[in-house]
Amino acid sequence: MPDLEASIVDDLIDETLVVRPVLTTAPLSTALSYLAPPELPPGSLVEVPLGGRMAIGVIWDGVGDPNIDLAKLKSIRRRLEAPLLPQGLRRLIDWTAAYLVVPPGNVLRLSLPRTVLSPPPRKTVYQSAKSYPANARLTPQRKRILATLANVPPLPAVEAARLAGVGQQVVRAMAQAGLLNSHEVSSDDPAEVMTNFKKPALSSNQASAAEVLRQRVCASAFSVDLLDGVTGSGKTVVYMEAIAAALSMGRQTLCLVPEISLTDQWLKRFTDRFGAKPIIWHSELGGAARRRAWRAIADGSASVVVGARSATFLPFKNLGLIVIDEEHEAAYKQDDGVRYQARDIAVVRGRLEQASVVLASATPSLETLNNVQRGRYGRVELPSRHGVAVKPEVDLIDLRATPPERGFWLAQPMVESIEKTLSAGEQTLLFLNRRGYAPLTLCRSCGSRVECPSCSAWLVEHRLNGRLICHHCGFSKRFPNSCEDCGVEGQLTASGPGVERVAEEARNRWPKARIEIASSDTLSGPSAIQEFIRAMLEGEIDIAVGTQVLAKGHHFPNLTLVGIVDGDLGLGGGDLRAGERSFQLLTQASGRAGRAERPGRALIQTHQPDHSVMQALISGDRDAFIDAETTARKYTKLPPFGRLAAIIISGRDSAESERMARAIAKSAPNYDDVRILGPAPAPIAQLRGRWRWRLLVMAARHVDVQAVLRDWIGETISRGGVRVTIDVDPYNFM
DNA sequence: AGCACGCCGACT
DNA sequence: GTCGGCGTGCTC
Repeated sequence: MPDLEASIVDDLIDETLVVRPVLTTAPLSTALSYLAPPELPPGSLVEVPLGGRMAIGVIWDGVGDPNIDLAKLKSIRRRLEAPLLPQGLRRLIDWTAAYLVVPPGNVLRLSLPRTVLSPPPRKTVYQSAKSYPANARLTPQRKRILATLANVPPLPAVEAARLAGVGQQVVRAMAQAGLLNSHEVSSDDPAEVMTNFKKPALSSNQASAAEVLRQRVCASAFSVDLLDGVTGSGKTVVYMEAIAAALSMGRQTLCLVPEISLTDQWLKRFTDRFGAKPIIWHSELGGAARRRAWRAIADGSASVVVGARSATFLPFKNLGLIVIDEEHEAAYKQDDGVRYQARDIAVVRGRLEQASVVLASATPSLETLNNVQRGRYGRVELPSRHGVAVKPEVDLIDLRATPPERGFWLAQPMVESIEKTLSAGEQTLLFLNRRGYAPLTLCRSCGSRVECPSCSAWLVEHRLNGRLICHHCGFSKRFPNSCEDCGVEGQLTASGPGVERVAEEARNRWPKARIEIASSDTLSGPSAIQEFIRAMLEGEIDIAVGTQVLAKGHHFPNLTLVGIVDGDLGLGGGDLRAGERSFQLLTQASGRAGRAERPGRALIQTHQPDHSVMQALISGDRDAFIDAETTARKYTKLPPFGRLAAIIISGRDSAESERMARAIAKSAPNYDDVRILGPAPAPIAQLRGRWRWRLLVMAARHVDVQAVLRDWIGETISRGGVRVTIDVDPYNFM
C-alpha cells in the first residue's frame, strides 16, 4: 500500500494524487515516480522520501513510470516555497546528462546549490490602517507615526520609529490597537533596475557590429554569432549594446566570463552603461547572496547576470541573450565532477531558450571557427583597433643561436631590449607561465628529485615563503636543509626558472629598476590585483614579471615591451589543443604591449622558431595558423572532425586501478569507426593519492559515442574504491 | 550522494 | 558478550 498518511502535503490534503516523475539530486539514472497532485506544475520544487530520508526533488516533465510496482510508490511530502525550475533549464539538464553520460540528478545539483533552497528571510512591515477603530487613542507619538507612514511604502517597525522619532514599542502597540496593518515581505532587497543609461560613442565598425547583434536579439530566435576582434577593438562595448537590446525586449542576459576574471574595470563600464550593477554569480559567493541571486534570476527580476561557468545552469525565467566572453578560454571546461564545457552547454541552452548567443574572442577556438566556416554560426568582425594604438611588432629570439649564459634565463637580445626600454622610461612585462622560483629541485649529491608524496609531480620551490609546493594537490613543506634520500646537506639545487627566479635575475642585472612579481601567489585577491594595476598605471613599476594573471585584460599605456621568457612552454605534452592554446596565450600576452600612442614590441624566446605557432605569431596571420591546425585535425580525425571521450579509472590502490582499467579495456565492444586507445597510466600517474589510468575513445563524427559509452560503461561508477569517470570531449589529458 | 544491511576487532 | 569499522547495494 502506498504510504499515504505521513505523506500528504499540508495544503493539498484532499487532492487526488497521480503518478509523476520527480528528479532528485541523487545520482540515479532516471527520475523516480511519486504520487503527487496533478495540478502541481512541472518544475515545482518538492521534498520527497528517498531511501529512508528526505530529499529535494523537482517535478519533472511527462508521466511517471506506468509499470512501477504500486507498492513501492510514495507520495511527495510537501512543495517547497521556491520559484519553478523553468522548462528551458529542465530540458537543458536532460540534454546535458545524456550528452555527458552522467546521471541527470548530478546535473540538477548544478542548478540547485544547497543554499538557494532556504526560504528567503522575512520581515514585518507596517502601514496605516484604512479606518481606525472608534476606541483607538491618538496620542501625539501615534500621530507622528501615522504622519511618517502616510506617503512612504510600508516600513519595518524600527525604521518607522526612527523616522518618527519615537520608540518602536509605539508601532507595535498601534498594530495591536488596529491603527496599523502589518504584513510579511521578503527582506531581500529587489534586484537593481537596469536602464539604457548612457549610450556610448561607437566607431563606425563598432556601430555596425552592434547593429547586427541588436537585430539578432530583437529577432527573439536562436542564433549564434562570433564577435571576432583583436584585443582593444572594443568587443565589450559592442556586446553591451546587445545587452541593451535584450533589456529593451524585456529578456534576461547571461554573460559568461572565465573564472572570476571579472575586473572592477569591467563592472565600472557596465554600471556606466546601464546605471546599475549586474547580478554576479561565482563559486565564492556566500550563502545569502547566492540565494538572493538565484531567486531573482528565477522570478525574472534579475535582468543581467555575469558569472563563471556554473552560471550556465541558473534558472532563468526568460533568457534572451547569452554572451560568452573570451570563448576560447579552457577555464570554461569543468575538470572534475560533471565535466561540462560551459561554452558548448550555453550554446545548447540558447537553442532551447530561443535566445541569441554571442561568442566573443580575439583568438577564437578552432571549434568555433569551424562552426563559422560551416555556416552554423555567424561572424561579426571588428577589424581595427579602436583609437590610435597599433598591433605590437612580434620578433623571435632563437635560443639555439643566442642562448642565455648558464644560470641565466634572459638571452642577450632580450637584455638589450629591456635596457633600451628602461632608459626610455617605459615599462616591460616579462611573461613566464610558471609560478614559484624553480619547477624542480634536485640533489647534487645523489641526483634525486623532490617529489610530491601523493602526486607523480615535482615539488615547486617557492623562495618567497621558503617552501616546496605541489601545484596539483596543494601539498607543501618547508624547504629542507638536506636531501631526504641521501641525507647530504646543502646539495639541494634549483633547476629551471619560475617567475621568482626571473625576477631575481632582473634585479641582479638592473639593481635600480623597480621590479615586481605578479602571479597568483603575490596577487591573491581582487584588492592586491587592483593595487598592482594602480602601481603599473602610475609608473611605480619598471619591470613586471608575471604569469598568465597578467596576460589579459588590462591597459597599461606605458608598457611597450613584452618579453616571453619561454615560448615553448605549453607546446609539448601531446594535448591536441596545445598549439592552439599556446598561440592564444602568447597572442594575449604579446597584446599587452603598446596599446596607446606608443608602438609596442613583443619578443619571444624559443628553441623552435620554425614551429607553426611561432611563425603565426610573427606574421600575425591567425587564419593561416588556424587553417593549418584545422587541416591537421581533419587528417587525424580529431575534434571537431571526430569525437573524443576519455575514460578515467582511479583508485588509491595502484594494482586495483590497473586491473579495473584492463578489465574495462577487455570488455570494450567492437564498433565500426570507433578506436579505443589504452589503457595507459595517466601522464600524472598519481594525483592526490589516487592512481589513474586512462582510455581514449576516438570515433567518427557520425557515431553516437554516448550510446557506445552507455552500453559499455554505463554511467560513472565506483566499485571497490576504484572510480570510473567518463569525460566527453576531454580538454585535459593529464 | 546518503543510508541501510551485514559480517569481523577492541571495549564498557 | 556488544559497539562499530566501512564494503556493497538500493533508493519510487
